[in-house]
Amino acid sequence: MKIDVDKADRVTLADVAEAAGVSEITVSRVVRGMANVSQVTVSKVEEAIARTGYVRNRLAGAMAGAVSNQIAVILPSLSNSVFADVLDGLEARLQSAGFHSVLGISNYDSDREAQLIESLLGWQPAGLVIAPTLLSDRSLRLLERSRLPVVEVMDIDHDPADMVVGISHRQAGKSMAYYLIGRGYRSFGYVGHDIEGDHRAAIRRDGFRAALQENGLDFETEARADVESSIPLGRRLTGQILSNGAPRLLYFSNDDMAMGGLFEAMSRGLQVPRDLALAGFNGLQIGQSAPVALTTVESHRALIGQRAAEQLIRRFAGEPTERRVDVGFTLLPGDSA
Amino acid sequence: MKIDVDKADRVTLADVAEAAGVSEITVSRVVRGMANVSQVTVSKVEEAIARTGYVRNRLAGAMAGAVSNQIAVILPSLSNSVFADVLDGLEARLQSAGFHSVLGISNYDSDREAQLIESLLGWQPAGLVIAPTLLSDRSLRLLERSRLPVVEVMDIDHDPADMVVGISHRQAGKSMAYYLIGRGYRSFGYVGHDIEGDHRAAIRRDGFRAALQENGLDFETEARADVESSIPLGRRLTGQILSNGAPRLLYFSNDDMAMGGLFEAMSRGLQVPRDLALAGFNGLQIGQSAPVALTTVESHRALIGQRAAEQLIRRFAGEPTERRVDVGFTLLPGDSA
DNA sequence: CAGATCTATGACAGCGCTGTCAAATCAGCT
DNA sequence: AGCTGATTTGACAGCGCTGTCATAGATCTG
Repeated sequence: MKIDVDKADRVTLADVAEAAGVSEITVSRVVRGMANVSQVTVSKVEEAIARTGYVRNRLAGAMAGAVSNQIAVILPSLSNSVFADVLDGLEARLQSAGFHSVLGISNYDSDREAQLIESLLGWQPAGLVIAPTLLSDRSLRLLERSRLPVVEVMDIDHDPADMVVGISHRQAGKSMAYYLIGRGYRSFGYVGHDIEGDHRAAIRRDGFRAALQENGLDFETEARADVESSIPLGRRLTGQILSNGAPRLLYFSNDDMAMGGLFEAMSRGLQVPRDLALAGFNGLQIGQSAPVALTTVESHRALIGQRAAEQLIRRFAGEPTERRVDVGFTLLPGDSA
Repeated sequence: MKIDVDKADRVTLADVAEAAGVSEITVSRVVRGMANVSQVTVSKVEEAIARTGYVRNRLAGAMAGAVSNQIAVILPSLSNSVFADVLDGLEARLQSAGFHSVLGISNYDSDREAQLIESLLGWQPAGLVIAPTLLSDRSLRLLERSRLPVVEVMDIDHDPADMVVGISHRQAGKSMAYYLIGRGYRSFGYVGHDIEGDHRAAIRRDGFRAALQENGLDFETEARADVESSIPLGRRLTGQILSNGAPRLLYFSNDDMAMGGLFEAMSRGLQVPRDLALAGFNGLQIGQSAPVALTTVESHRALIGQRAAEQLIRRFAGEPTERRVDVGFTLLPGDSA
């Protein structure tokens, strides 16, 4: 695997320096926009840069002791729009501060996650953002040793290694249950996806259930499958439940699953929420635009990304950071329950 | 902005070498898994690595002339799941070959795109993948100079700088029109989003229209807004059109927009496709799981990402690559038209 | 106008690694 | 034993840049 970029004609600082009749370090200063260079020199150098077609080599820059502007980002998946949203928010904020993200996707696999951490750490990033699947001890030790600012994102129901930004999924589950109980529902079922990989879904379910139990209630039925969440899966499992006398309300592991439920109900000609009530989690656009707006919890994913970026940026600037940032969730009443 | 990782205790090759009683270069060989090291030495070194907690510094490695395993990826947006899908496919394939992607999001802004190219090029990536908004001359020159393998993704209706992977959006538009005309439809309307930024949507529309005109037809109505596509937007614009006597069929700029249309129709109690027929583009899961499955064109986005990755990997291996890879699209008949 | 204070520029070393080439070791064979 | 060729190991330079410290002018102060 040889990548020959023919270094022969690669333009370096030295080339620019010669072209401009100044020293390398001066060119370096201009490139980095430092203040202590005279206007005359700046324009000379800029002209030389344009003429030679110089492109800054950040590799060398980072090596020589300056700071890397790369942020390692590790997510479990991208096909799930939830993480794409987080990444979107993160990128927006990082980019405006001059950072780039280096991406790793773990596929909900904690070994792969550990590998990725080590591999990405090798690029000496300035910080790391991770939506952890399950941080292994080895990973934690690596992170600690690296002394890097680390932001865990998504759920704040645990004690972070460094910083954490997200919401309490347990509270999100509980809040939804309280809301629904308040609306008079007493008969509940759960429809979920792979709870091993997606422990946050498990936490929501636990929270929801805890609230039910506080009121002497519990799930009457559960339908689950050990695969990633999806609309078709939600549809299939809902169909399954409906075949054996459904409870009054179905709590779904997330909005994708709930949309599947909604579609299945519609297909069967059921009136939602009269014949069957549904509740989800995430506040996806699709759910809010549906003919029957989904009762759900908005999880402000892009905001989580932004806040995570801000924590890092603050840390870099030497400003104080918070160990735990709760961006909060919003219950969206909708019309489905 | 000072990031002090306290270099004092950073473990380097030299440290490991000393701990193992061998030379640096030998450790380097072990780390890179090269063949010409004896088994005995390998285990000595591996033990020393474990003991010291050494983490490979790829920055230095890449600098010293070895290859970078970073691939620069530039996309217009991530909130649009289409690009998240492409990235997902790309990452999967890249990761398995030991590469990482460094991400840049252009927000459909061609200046930002140019900036990103330059900035990412600074990391001396091994290759670049871009879903171009509009490659400026300056960007093209930069890419050319860099001698980097470049894969443009999404639409193959233009001549690429190096390689291109995707589908013909013009053909996709045409095919849908032919199909619908074949089904007997004669009255068409178009519902679209920002066509400046998303030129691929524009190409599909042109293709569709060209096919109509071949048959002496044209759009009777158009509703457009200069913002990013979304389900609510599709809903709003469809509502607008329906208020002034709608055509028989609405062609949407993509599935998000079409889902909005479907929802609006449902909310108004219209029967789809009897009262109003709809067609979209992308083959999103949501459309295929809807109570009325969307008539659309599957664009195989993850596959585009994979193929793009493969082109790069082939190029790195010195194997021949194709200038233009057409992954093809699939018309999904659905039930909405 | 001597001395103090800035401002603008440069020389030099070194970041941690790998490519290149050379040397040492070992096995196989006559 | 003596030679050949393969295998294993190492010395050294240098990738392109920036931190540090030094220096030369320019500007100011009493």
